[in-house]
Amino acid sequence: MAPSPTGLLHIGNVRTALFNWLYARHEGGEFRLRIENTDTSREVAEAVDHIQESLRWLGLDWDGPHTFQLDRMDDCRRVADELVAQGKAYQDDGAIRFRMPDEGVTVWNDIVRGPVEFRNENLADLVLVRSDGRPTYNFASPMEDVWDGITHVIRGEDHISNTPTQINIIRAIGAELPIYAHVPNVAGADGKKLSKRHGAVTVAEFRKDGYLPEALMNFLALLGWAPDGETTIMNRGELVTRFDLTRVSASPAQFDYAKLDWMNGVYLRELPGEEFAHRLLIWLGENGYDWDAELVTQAARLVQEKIARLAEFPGFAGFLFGDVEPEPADLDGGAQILAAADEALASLEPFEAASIEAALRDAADRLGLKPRQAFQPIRVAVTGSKVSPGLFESIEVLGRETTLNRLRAAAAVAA
RNA sequence: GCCCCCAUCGACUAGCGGUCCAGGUCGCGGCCCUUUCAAGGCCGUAGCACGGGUUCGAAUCCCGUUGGGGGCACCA
Repeated sequence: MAPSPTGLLHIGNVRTALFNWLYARHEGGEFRLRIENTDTSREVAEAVDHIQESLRWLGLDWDGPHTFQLDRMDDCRRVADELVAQGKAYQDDGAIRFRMPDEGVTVWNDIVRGPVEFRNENLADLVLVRSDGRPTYNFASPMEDVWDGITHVIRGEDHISNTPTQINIIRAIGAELPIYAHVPNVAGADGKKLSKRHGAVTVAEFRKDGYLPEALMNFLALLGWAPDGETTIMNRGELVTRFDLTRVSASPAQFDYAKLDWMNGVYLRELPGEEFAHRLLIWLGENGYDWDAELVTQAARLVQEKIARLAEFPGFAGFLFGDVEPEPADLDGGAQILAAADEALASLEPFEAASIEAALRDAADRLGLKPRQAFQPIRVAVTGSKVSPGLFESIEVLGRETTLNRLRAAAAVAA
């Protein structure tokens, strides 16, 4: 993986990185991280740390230390000088340009696209070294591939037109060519390049939105690849064992946020209860919520089946952690049932979901109310919302005192 | 403008010449379940871009058209 340190890690780059990682892990090879920082003017100070932090969170571990392209500046210059000496490159306004062949074709057998061919007459003489002495990306990149013994270059299709140029450089220095695989781009719902206006695009944003890295990996793996026509849910291990680069599609895929949400929900629900609570705690901590861990753990089990992203937790369970302000209109004139509920729960023992349910159903019966009519005002009174986790479990966790207070406060407004 | 790539339901895809009047998943619609919302179960909706070939036979192979995307920097 060879990101340039210009900002946060983009999800499209993550998809390409994932294919590299899956291929390397499947084949027992190495996955390398190279920071392509030859354009110092665009470099952002924090970017390298952000990129590594994001990769770690995603579980995309790389082999060996990460390298910086700029560290090979001197080596690149030396090669450029040799090429000039050999007549394969020439001085031009203080820069050094590579002399591309102007007849014939440059062809390579791309793993995902098959043979790709460019006429050499269409290849421009590439600037190898800028007039300020820094090598350019299209020179440094193939050189590093050679020096690092890169066997497979798996990158986005936006690099297709760079490939013939890079191949000619590698040939000129007499080194062996790597195998190339150009994977399709990831687009937004409009078919255009995935960007901010489509939704979350950086790893940091997906993390903040409460997606699980394993769900994100599963979803991304399916953008341009499928093991068969049936399987959609695959954990990391399954992805590694089943991944096959030759099955990667050549056509671009659109990023479907709705499907990601569904898949994240699947992963959330599959988590063991304690693990789900643990993930919630971590997410809450990362996002500035200082909520009681014990209460979060109790609340977790009430919402696990109901949310698709961790970020939905505060909206669903917030009533357990702070005061509520029910809309009087939502109480739906339920003064009677609220009073009845108050009475039914005031000295109920034990104060548990099952007994609470029995008591409230009994109260509803006596008022001749259908469950739906009776429980909705109580729900609004107690949780402050028309949508909530299971009412009886919620009341149990909330506790008698708070429940009764909210019931009374609401009864006063409803009347 | 030039170069390159791509083309199956709205989306992600399976399909690699007959087993496809095209299968799975998301979404969407309906029904069931139900204390709300979800989840779950069942049913349904919807597609091989178009035109020529090749072949006994094409979603699958070839050519063209159209459409979409990417690239044309002393950016990466």
